[in-house]
Amino acid sequence: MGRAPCCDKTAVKKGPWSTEEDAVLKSYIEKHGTGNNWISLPQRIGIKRCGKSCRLRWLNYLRPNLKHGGFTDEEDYIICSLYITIGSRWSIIASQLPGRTDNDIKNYWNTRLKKKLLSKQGKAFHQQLNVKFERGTTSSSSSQIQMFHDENTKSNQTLYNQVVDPSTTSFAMEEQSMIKNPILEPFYWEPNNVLFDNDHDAAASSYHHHHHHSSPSLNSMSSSSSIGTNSSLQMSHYTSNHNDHGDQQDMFFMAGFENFQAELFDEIANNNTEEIGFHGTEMPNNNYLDHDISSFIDYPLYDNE
DNA sequence: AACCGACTCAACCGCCTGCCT
DNA sequence: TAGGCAGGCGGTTGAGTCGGT
Repeated sequence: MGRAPCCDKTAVKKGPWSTEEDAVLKSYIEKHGTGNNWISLPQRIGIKRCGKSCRLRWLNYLRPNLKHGGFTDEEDYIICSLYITIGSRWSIIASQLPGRTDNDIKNYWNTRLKKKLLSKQGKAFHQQLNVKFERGTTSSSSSQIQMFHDENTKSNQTLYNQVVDPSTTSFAMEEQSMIKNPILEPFYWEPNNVLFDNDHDAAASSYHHHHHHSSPSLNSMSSSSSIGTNSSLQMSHYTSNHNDHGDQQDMFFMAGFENFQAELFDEIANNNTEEIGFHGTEMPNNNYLDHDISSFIDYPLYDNE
């Protein structure tokens, strides 16, 4: 049983690419293209690599106009906004960031940006809420977080405004619209078909039928434990009474944002804070929920230091 | 200088989907 | 219509690097 491998794994080289291999692959593709067949490409150019490996090397490293590292605040902003909205669909997010690869963005999110957000949210959570919690079991933490959530809608709105309101950032209007249009439109223009059903499988299935050129993996998304991966599915709770596209867009984003934020808090409440960047902060490891905390107010997404 | 843990990121793995026959 | 194949994708891994002790 099991799936047949795409190539003879014993006959191909694995691991880091040499400069010679890079040169051969790059030069061939620049002259001849991929020939629409990655699997046979290694044979054609005489390197002992899996076709998929060639494809990845080209897409993530060799192709022209790629940027590596040094993500700007604007790029952070786009990544966060889209992640909140559509979850870990890295290829779609990458398509909004010229020169960036899905792999780069995924790595950046997992290693830095998520921690950055968690850290900020955690600090704000600690400093600015006035709901006094007794630290309970792990299972009760979520309901405590939910309590906090229910009582702080206004505060959520403040944070939401920071994310979606261009006037609060240096982000240009046209770039804002770049975020909103291509990705979100399907959800607005087909409201009767997409994500209006609380049955998540049906919603996901509907998404597949109508948007198969986007990411194919909403089903796997919904079973993932990653932060925010169910965000899009939350739309069903918010859009039913909104016919105006702008309202739907905002409510959709808001729903995703709230879900994202809830999961951030959940991580903060349940995880070892050492893991998420609270080193040296004022947050105690074991009893931080016992502190007086005021309402969750304005808190910048970025360090501009 | 040596050790060690944390971090980064290139690369791999395996699943899903669409296309072709 | 079913099955096989290749492309595309997201999750994960592990070697290399960095920074602290």
